[in-house]
Amino acid sequence: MPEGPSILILKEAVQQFKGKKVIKASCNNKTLDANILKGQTITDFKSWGKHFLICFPKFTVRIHMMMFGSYRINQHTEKPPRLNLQFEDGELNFYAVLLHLIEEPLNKVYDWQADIMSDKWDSKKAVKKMKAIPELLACDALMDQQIFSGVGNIIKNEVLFRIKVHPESVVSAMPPKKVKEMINEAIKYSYEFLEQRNAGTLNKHWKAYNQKICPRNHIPFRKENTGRSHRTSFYCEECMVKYE
DNA sequence: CCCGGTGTTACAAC
DNA sequence: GGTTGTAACACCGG
Repeated sequence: MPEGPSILILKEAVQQFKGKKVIKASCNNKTLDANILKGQTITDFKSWGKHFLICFPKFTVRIHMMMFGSYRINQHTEKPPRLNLQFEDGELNFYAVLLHLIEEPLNKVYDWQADIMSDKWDSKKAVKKMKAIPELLACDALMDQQIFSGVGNIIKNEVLFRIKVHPESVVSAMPPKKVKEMINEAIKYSYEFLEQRNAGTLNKHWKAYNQKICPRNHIPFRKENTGRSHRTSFYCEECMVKYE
């Protein structure tokens, strides 16, 4: 479920509940007191990267799907939901998600210009943020939610392969044009991801993520844990340039 | 002793 | 057994 584009799909899917009043709510752990939601009207659904936001007049419920979060709309699974919201004419269930109550104004909490799928996205700001981190690696830059909010490990791998940049490249050693290309491809692929996920063809279009052979020159991909977070990168030593 | 940074571990579901 | 991801710790140096 969880990279940025999947959250947009979720946001789209729940629009029927916008403006609707929660008549009953429950949460099966202590991370959120669901009682406060009862009788509240949902003013909007928003997203910031991988964060899904249910907005109420005086607060917001933040939902993070982590790796295995799921949801059902007007349905439920056998397992008790982490969060259940009941409406006059439907219900919303979330499973294995992380919940958090935001009481501050969202504009204070979120830099909308850092959200790759927002129309407020600002490429120049991303360049600035990357320049401020010495020795920043390309794989870490893309995974940094303060810079590329919404990018996850799949998008990271696909972007780096498409622009032919080795994941452990030092961003400051990349030509400015290449850095711009990385940013542009992150946006472009994220929208492709969205289309392909909607079409049910996401993994058919993977060129690097989870792949064994480089489709450009047919030699085996390296599969290594890279960067500060040690997330898996699939890369080809022949066609992907390591800037350092 | 606290603070920020780093690194490890835990947890989620299938 | 591996992972579309963070959060919570422990630990360390200053």
